[in-house]
Amino acid sequence: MPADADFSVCTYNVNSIKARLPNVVDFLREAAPDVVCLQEIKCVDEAFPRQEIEDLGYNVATHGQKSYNGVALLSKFPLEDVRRGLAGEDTDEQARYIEAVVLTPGAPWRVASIYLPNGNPVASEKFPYKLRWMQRLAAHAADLLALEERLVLAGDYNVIPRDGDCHDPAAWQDDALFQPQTRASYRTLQNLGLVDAFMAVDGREHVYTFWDYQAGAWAKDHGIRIDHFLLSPEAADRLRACAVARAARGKEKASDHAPVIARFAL
DNA sequence: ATGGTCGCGTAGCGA
Repeated sequence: MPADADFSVCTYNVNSIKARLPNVVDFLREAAPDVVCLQEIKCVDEAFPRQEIEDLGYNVATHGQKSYNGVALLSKFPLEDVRRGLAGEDTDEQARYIEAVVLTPGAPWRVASIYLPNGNPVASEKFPYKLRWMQRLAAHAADLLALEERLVLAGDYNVIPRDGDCHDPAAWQDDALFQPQTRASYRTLQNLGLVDAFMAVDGREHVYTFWDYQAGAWAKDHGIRIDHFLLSPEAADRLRACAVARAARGKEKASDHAPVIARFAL
């Protein structure tokens, strides 16, 4: 293995894998990330286009459900110890978390694909569910950090961390993604020792990962940054870059999210 | 502009 060998992890909310398969195949051919964390596959495991993805050289692990949510991991390296779902709420049937160990030629990397609840409207039961889910994620993350592994928690967090992570803060004031409790919960994750990859190597304001389909948001670059990587210190020490693959959002039949790619030294 | 646009599944919800 060369001394400067690269390991790339991508997070991509595809908003239905069935509707997005041509776009996803094109992206995988062009960007060829080593690991991809998918969110909102919106299908059961049996309906996932496994063969088409495997034909591109990926191993596939899915945690799907009918019509909504659903997450998956794609990896050019073998996957082991696949875990589905988060502990802490036995009645929760929403498929929003999958984790596995990626067996690279170097040390193993533990990678999770996360689809954190949206939480809107704030006055509904959906918002406390979001906050409880964030607490459950924090509890699990604390357990994982104790392993002192190279850990990447990647996904659609549905959190706008700073005012500068959206075009118009006033427009998001009443939104669950922008609430002080939501942001505080995201900071709590970081305070465990997790590092936000984008903030570690870039940190510019007005770099977005999601643009609504409505009202010409993409054309006007009225977006929000809600797709994040949280890294253990062991992973953060190896981080080289974190960038939004904006071109994918400009294509025909695009998802409303762009992929985000983090690059590490292996 | 209390709309606008997608994807689910085929009415109306979720985002």
